[in-house]
Amino acid sequence: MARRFVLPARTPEASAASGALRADLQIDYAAELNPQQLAAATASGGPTLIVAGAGTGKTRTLVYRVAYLVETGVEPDRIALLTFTRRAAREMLVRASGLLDGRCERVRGGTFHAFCVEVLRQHGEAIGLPRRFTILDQADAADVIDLVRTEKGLDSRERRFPKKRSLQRILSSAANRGMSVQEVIEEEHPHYARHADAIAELGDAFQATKRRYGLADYDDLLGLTAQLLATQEAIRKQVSGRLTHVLVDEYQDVNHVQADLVRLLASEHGNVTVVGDDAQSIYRFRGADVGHILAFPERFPGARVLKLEENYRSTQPILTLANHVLEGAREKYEKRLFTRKEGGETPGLVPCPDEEWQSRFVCELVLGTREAGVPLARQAVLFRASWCSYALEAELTRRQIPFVKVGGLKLAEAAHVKDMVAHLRVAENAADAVAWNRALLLLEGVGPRTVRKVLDWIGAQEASGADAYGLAFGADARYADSVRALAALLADLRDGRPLADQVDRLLAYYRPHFERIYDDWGRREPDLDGLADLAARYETRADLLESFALDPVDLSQEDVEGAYRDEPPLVLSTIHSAKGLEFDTVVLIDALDGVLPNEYAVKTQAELDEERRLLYVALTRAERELYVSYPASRWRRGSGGFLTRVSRFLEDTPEALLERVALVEETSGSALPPADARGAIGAGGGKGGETPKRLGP
DNA sequence: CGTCAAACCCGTGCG
DNA sequence: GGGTTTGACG
Repeated sequence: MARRFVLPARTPEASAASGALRADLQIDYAAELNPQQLAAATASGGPTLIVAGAGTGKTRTLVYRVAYLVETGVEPDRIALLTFTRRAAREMLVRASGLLDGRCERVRGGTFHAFCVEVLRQHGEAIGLPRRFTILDQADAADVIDLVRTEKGLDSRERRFPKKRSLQRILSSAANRGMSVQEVIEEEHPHYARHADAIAELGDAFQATKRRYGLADYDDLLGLTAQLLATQEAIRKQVSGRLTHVLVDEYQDVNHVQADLVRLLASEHGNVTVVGDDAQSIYRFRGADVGHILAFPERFPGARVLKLEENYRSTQPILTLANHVLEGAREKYEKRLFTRKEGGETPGLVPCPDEEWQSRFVCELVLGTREAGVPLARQAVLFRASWCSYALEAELTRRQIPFVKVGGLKLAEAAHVKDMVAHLRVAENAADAVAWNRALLLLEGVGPRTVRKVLDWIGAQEASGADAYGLAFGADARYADSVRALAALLADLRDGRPLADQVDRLLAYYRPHFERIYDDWGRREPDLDGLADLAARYETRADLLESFALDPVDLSQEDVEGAYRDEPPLVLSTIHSAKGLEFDTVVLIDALDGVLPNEYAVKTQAELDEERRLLYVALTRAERELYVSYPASRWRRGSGGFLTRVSRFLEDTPEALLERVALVEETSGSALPPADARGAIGAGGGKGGETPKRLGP
């Protein structure tokens, strides 16, 4: 290749590492890794930051690092590998085991949240958290906030007081960023400024309520662990001292609390390796701060900074486009991605007259690519928001093209599943007021007022050490029977029968309520079976509940997979959920200004930069073929307008980097707008250019 | 107090 | 299209 690549100077560690590798190692690291990867995988102790561009073998390097540590004598269970998804952790440990041996399975790998739960179950009592605390998801947390708000009488007094969902966001944001509620409101929700003090007060009451009922939301899992380690010297020494190495994946997405946790966990040994790519930081909305990866060298003095720059995933045209998109954003760690892959098609930009055309285009492209030998599962359709794919899903279903959607509604978030789970939670933790609330409201004749009475009664029972499950309070004749039935159910759930039987018993109890409450219960029914199937995989109720909170299953997955077991399905995914994945062929749909960037994320430069990085992440998922499509107009819900412009991040892209592709309909043969479009796409194999793309009616 | 239906309001991403 | 709030009624 004529292109000139500038490789960074070799760091002392790199040459030292390659020169000093022990001869007795099973794995030939130098042969299997490039020099940059080798330096990263075999770096000695101390703080290390690996800046790894998209597709540069970041996971591979981390896997080899795990294997290297184990092979050079580090006890596997004294290595913590922290990730953001369970999938990532599992995948790495399985691969490391394949590389070396089963010892790698004993590495403590998991999400930050899962790791924290473990610590809290063991040591949480030191800060007043009961061993059997219940984990709240976002909606649960919002319910608790609502409960507190009602108690404080903040709802009726003021008209424009934020609703529970907004309150939950604000309080969560404050917790994750290590800011005060007032600061968060000032920065992100200035229109609530007058309520700032009331909201802060509500936040304190929220914390108190969670502690009183033995509840912990996602933020608490991290926050309480950090608090525990920061305030209980002996426990910090014990937890950190148990470890000799801490490895963190996707470090660009850590929030304030997680960065703190990493520091605390490494405090006793200082061996902390973090891997990340500041260009792929896309979780600002949940408190992630790219500043942590940028400030790593200052936060951990003496830190090594290593870079991975050779991309093994994509062809050069795809990388060129991705790099072009990124140029508009600030990027602190200079790195230039390059590939040795030769050739490759220029990515295509596909304007479609409307959404329906877009769906047809995607279906045809996918089928054509499959004809050319690329399995459906190696192809992906990506989008900014979950709702973007609704029309496409309908078309795929109509044509019986199997697909899975990643990153949509979770099974655990569906109202009817929450109903079921509430009963299990009550059985597990008598103090779980949110679950009681949900279970009791199902009963006919019971409303918020009655729930309040029952909760008070339960509180009194608990305080006096009496049985809280008997529900022997002065039950009104209107609902006495149903309360008795509930008490009977709870007694059965608690009598120690196998989990699967508990769920059967619960289903029998719930069914009449289910059919009464939801007029569309037929459509919801498969989810209950899904829950029963899931339950069959766990030993205990506690395991099921914990997994439910920490590893939410996608709602649609079960039935779709079952229906098309013969062929692994096409992947539909939000860009967020696609991070870390790669596909032969990628189509990004709905690349409209207003969708990407989202119209509500254009106010500040920081928001806009993140949207740009999101596009970058989407583009760099593709190995060989890449298309970006958008409908010429898309109805915008709510304020009644149309989105018509292509994403601002793409609009001035030179044709050489992103080639216009015209859709041509077979019957008429006439090109659709824009009239000046030059190319036409070829179906499979990406050889296209000559043959107009044919779309069946 | 509770229920039901109609009006209302949405910011999307996730453990 | 779904969850939440409101207002009329039992």
